Amino acid sequence: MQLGKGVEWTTHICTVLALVPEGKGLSVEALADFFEVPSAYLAKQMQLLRRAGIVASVRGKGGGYRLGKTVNAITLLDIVRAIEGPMPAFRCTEIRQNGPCGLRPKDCKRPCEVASAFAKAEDAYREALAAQTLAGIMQEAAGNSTPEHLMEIAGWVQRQIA
Amino acid sequence: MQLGKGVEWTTHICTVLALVPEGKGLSVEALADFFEVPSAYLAKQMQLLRRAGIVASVRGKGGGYRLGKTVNAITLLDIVRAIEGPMPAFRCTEIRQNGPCGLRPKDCKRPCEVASAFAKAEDAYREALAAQTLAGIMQEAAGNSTPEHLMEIAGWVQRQIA
DNA sequence: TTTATCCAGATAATTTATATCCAATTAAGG
DNA sequence: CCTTAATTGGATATAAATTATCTGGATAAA
Repeated sequence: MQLGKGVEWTTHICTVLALVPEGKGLSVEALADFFEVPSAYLAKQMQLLRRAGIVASVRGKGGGYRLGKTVNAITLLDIVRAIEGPMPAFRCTEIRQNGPCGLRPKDCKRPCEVASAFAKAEDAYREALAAQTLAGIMQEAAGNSTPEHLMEIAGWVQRQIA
Repeated sequence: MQLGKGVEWTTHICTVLALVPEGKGLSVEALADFFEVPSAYLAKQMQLLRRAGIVASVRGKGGGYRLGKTVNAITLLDIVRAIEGPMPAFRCTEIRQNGPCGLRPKDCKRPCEVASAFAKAEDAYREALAAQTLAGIMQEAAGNSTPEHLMEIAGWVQRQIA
């Protein structure tokens, strides 16, 4: 049970895109360089973010990616769902209907109790993900960082969009 | 991000093993038949449960599996950890240390804020899993079932251990 | 010694990760 | 106005890792 690398990458990348001024964008190539990740795979993840509306893109020369919503409106749940899809982690195959003592479909109106129990836990997970915004994470990170480092990043962004 | 089939299978199987009387056991073959799942793969999952102490095994003719703890002492977290391993779903590769603005290791004493945020959500997930015992799930299931079906299962178990 | 069982390692299928290629789009320069 | 360069968009191929399945050996009772 693992989340793909894209979840880590794109979360960090959103914190950088948050620094991009209105009307500008950062290319996949630049973002891949910033974190030293393979640009081809990152490009695919960025498209997933775009389809979810988390980022917006501009094609052609001078184009690139920027955030599609405010940092307050982007949660970790948004990112995970965009990258990993909406599918729940626990897959119920209704094995209660199998075998010599299997239930008949008509007796299975209520959801399987095992599946329900796992669904409850996943609800708690999703709720905890939804409670954390990009804004909150960035604030936390800024508090633990030095002014020099923050300036360093801001400077890099400025150079990219020049 | 998915849980393996073994999680579903073994959770259901634990609810059956709970009906096995002291000193007796059910074979992997019997359990595989009961739920119509491949016995070879189930055998591997059962070994993971055994290593975690959730079930106990007896080898040789007449052997088999029984629960290794009481139904109150077995939680969904125990099962998930036994089958899926203790590894967290989010994998932090410390990409904050990469690239032109990467932090130096000495400036990374505090955990990465992105990783911490995901860890918080996973804590909520684990907590929710730990809150659900096999006893609770079985009680719920029994309440939604018919006396006939419960007797049917009890009868099947009796025949297997005879 | 035979039979039923668990156990451990090899194999196959699926998913995830990565790379490659080309079309569509936009900006800038001649 | 046309060409060129830089970019996203999308499909497809390849490699690595994970999950699922099988085969054969170890163990213990009858």
